[in-house]
Amino acid sequence: MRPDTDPQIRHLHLFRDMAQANFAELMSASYVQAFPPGLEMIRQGDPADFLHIVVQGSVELVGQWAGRECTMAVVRPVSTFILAACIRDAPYLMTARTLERTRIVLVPASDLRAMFRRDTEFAVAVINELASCYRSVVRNAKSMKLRNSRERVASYLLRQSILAGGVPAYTLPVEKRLLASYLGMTPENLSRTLRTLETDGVKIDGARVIITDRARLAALAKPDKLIDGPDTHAEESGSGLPAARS
Amino acid sequence: MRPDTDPQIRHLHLFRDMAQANFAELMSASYVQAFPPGLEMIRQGDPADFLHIVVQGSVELVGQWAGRECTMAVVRPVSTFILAACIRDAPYLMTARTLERTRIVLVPASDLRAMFRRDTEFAVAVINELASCYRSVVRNAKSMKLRNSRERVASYLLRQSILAGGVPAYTLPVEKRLLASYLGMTPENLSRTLRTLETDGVKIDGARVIITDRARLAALAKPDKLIDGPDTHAEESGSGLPAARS
DNA sequence: CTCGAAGGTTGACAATAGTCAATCCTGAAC
DNA sequence: GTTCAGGATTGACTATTGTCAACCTTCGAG
Repeated sequence: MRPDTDPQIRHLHLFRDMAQANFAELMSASYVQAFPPGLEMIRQGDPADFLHIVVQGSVELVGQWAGRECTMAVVRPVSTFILAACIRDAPYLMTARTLERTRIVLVPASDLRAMFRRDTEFAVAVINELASCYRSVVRNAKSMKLRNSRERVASYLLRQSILAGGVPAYTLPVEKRLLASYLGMTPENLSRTLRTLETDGVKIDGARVIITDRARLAALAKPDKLIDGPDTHAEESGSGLPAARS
Repeated sequence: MRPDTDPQIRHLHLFRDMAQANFAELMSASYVQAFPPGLEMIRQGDPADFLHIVVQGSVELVGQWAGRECTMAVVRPVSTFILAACIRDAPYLMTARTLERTRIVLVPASDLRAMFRRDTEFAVAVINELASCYRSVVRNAKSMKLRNSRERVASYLLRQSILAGGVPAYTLPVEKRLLASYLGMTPENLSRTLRTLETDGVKIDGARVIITDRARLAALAKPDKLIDGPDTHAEESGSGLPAARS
């Protein structure tokens, strides 16, 4: 594969501790592929033949059932996705669709599975990665079950502010309809909820979020470390939405 | 620890492939503890010092937030729980509460973390276990986001029948209020939903479930392999509700 | 056998969330 | 600039789900 992406990939928690020779071997078995926007690169139910690493662009992971669908996560560079399916040699549980022009490094799942038997540091890294991903989804499930949509929106807005460095204003990193789907609600409901939240410490102007009364918003969002994080090295494993920038 | 529980534990996917000496070492560092019914043995947020293995009784894993709580899983013998927290050396994300008198084997998390660096087969087993757990939670999250409560109940009833061997009648393995919480709804709503489902192929008599028209129920539940399984060796990792028996 | 506690059920009502349709941006192509 | 397409918003309405209170079972303790 093209070596120019190697350094970024090498720095991922998943790969940084393994022997250089082993990393090089994995990379030499891999290849890069570019996809146009809006393309379904993976369909849920397909066999998991490759670990995917986003090196450019962004990918939406969606769950589908009975003609409905919901966004489970958005993956931004540089991070991996669908590691678990590769390891289990099982069908993908989610469909992956590019949001923009995207470059992906594809690592054959079989090489991956062989490698963690040979390289202990890699095995440990995989263990840590999976444990993080697991915890991340559990947090998500808790948020979905314990909070109503208004509380989820408030939590999201507050958390994005914190992720962006505690700034009082930032721009939403994804389209609202995608955010709505991620939060488990309809775009219409999100739109209305954002409006009503203006009495609770946030001002919304298009994609711009301005936190006018952090304490008031927090009283509603009730941020909780065990749901909203922070969790170490979870951000590079494609189990949430990308962070905002102020 | 008491050796009489060793054989059952040894047969778990997590432990069956490791070297006998290493298994013995882990067990010798562990100890058994018995808990009365209704006891909170773990509180969410506590540091994860021990991998827990249920050898007798049953344990409910619940998520809590803002005074609310929901059941995430029920763990029955013989299976492990909170592996991920132990590995990450991070706080538990869920509270664990005994449903009945329960015996637990406690394996020190530090020994666990040391062991998978020494025993490759154990490391591989941990990887597989975590990947399975991860996929299990993703399935759950999909069910919660894509289905309404009526569909979740129908899916649950149908799946239990399949897990019990495709039988037309079985007994619910848990109390209805617990089931309601697991399915993300109130007991009242579950009660009403069960009643209305009688026009769709299931008869409910107390804790007894009789499937009168499987096709009709399936048309509503729309069972999906990517949500409802089956998934290999997921049942022993405490990421769902126990299976029913006819 | 009686009693009492706890789970389960039911009814009435309120809150929450989804649907459908119309309209309003907004930004990219021409 | 103009046009057009797609996202976002709004209104009106419906469906779903939760809340509160009352009541009914069931089952075990005494």
